[in-house]
Amino acid sequence: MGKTIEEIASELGVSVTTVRLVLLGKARQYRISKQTEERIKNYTEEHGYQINHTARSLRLQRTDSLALIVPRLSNHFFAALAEQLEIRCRDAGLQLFISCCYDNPATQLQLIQNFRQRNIDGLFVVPSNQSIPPKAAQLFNQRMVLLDRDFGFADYPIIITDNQNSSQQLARTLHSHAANRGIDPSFLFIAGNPEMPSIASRLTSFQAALAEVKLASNNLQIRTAPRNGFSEGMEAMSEFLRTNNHLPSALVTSSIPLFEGALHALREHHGLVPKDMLLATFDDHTMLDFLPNPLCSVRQDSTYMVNAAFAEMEQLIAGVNQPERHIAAMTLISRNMD
Amino acid sequence: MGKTIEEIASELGVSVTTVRLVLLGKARQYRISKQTEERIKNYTEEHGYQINHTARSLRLQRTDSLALIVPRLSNHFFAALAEQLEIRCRDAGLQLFISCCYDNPATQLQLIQNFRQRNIDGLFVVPSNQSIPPKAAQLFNQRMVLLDRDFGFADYPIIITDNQNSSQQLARTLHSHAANRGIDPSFLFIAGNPEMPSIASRLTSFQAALAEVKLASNNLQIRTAPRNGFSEGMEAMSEFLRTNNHLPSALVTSSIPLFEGALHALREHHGLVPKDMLLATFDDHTMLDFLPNPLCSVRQDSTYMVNAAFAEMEQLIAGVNQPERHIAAMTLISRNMD
DNA sequence: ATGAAAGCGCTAACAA
DNA sequence: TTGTTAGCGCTTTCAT
Repeated sequence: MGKTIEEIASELGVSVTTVRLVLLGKARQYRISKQTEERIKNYTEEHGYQINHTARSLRLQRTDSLALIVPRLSNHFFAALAEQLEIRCRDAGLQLFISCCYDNPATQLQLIQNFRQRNIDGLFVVPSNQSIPPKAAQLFNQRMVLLDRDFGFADYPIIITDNQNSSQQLARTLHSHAANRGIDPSFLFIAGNPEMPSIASRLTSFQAALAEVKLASNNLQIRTAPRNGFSEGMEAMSEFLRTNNHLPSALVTSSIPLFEGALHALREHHGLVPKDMLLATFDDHTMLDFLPNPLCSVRQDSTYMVNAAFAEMEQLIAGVNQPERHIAAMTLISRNMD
Repeated sequence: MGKTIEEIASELGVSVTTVRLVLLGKARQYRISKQTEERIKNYTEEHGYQINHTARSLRLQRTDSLALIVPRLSNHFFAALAEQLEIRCRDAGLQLFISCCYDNPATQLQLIQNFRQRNIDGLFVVPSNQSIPPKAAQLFNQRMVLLDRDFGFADYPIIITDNQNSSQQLARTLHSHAANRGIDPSFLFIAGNPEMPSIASRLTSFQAALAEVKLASNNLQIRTAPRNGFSEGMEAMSEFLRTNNHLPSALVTSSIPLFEGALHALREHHGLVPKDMLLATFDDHTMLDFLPNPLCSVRQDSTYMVNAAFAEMEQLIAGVNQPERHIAAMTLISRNMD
């Protein structure tokens, strides 16, 4: 297809160095004669030249590309994160490769090996369990940045969100909303996979905050699920409705897909979502606007995460190895709350 | 980092061919002695071996990787498409590289050149204008499959959705819903960038279907926007509210982000979304469940698209060049319609 | 049953 | 001011 430097050189009867120098715009610097420069420029303008990045990579032992592994792109938060990180990388002249592992550790490990074999310079990863980070770090010679889930490694750079604080704030907000209306509050908290540190943190902090305001513990019911998906939300809510006579005054979910599923089940079994039922979920989405209910959501700061993650990666690539831990603040968003 | 075949060979005092044969599991076939086979296997089990894909690619003139360029990943339809296509590629042993171009032709062209330089084997692309396909096809030696937008090229394989049919169906459904209730229907259609063939097709087919049922043309108001985004939806709706005294009985948008924006503006300027206002949008999303209104959405069949696109790519890679045009059916989804 | 060597296209060090 | 060459790690052909 495209001509190689060698081909151009031989066709013009000059050396590869000369062609290279012109192509790199260093003709002046190395005092290539105006005439040869012109000839080469004319040639490439006519025939085009596309550098062969594969050959370059092999020679330089560097591919100028990074990879990101997220659970799913159909989760809006991760899609937004991926989109922003890709832009950040592109602006720095790096290619970002994006892949989904569906929170399957085997798939994730396979992806990591694959990226390693393709000589990716560095890896951003949302680990699907605690065995992943050390393996990935070794394969990538420490050029790895962890995202979103803190399995307790201090040796690797990591960017997480402040689930603890925001969850406590959320609990207090919901509790006082009920109190202000003279309602005896009862909560249903549906949590996705509690083995994920982010989910566990959301759940335990929520419990702790309610304990602080002396909520009777039987006024908080908890359902956990193996995943943060739509069907798990449906299932959890259906189970609750089967085994309880009264609806909770407030519903809280640890992710949007769970929230969607829970409301879907509620509507199916119960005809509708009661207008005054207090709703809350982690993560935010424009479409939450569609609900008439009082509603609290917690927005993650993906921009902060992307910037911090990329900065850490730059450090690692530059050879600096001082892993830092970044905690992104979260924002409580209220809708129809008074 | 990882050992090379050469290193392994020299450390064990055998030739690269021998090592390779064992690594490829062809030891038997080429009658490598059990003993050498064992030694090599032991060695690689202990030290690990990761093939250098860059070197392999350079030698084979093939990277076993494909690329997909979509407008945005934060658009759920494209995120789902990307996710599914990635799985399809992975299952076939290919790596899929996913990138967003924000419907900016310059960005898209840059991405295409970048992928070309990285020797990607083939390209899936949602073209952002009519100048892209021929350029991309040339750079990728015809190994290109177009998605979602039909700019009228017959020479390239393309997978689109049946906007025409579904839009007509949608128009008839909305019209008869109003008729059944004895309402004199008035429509507001907000269309994103009508230079995109998919959008244009949705709009013109909708108009045509209403003309067929003899709707007075002043009962259909049309607003077009430069993009399919949230803010464009807001802007279009705000403008409508400023210049009209009455709300339309039905609102139709050509994409979900427009829909979100339009409802947001409606709520801001008008306090709420009237309960009986008939809503409709192209593309579907679980969260549309949240709305109490009668609502029609049109779901695209991303699975069909992915399968057709991948099959076409396989053909191209196999050297067959018989570009086909695939049209995916769409499904009308009704909520609260009676 | 195993080895040697060329070459993919590029970069960088050295030569002239 | 320009040219020559080694080598990145792999695959493949041809020799033993």
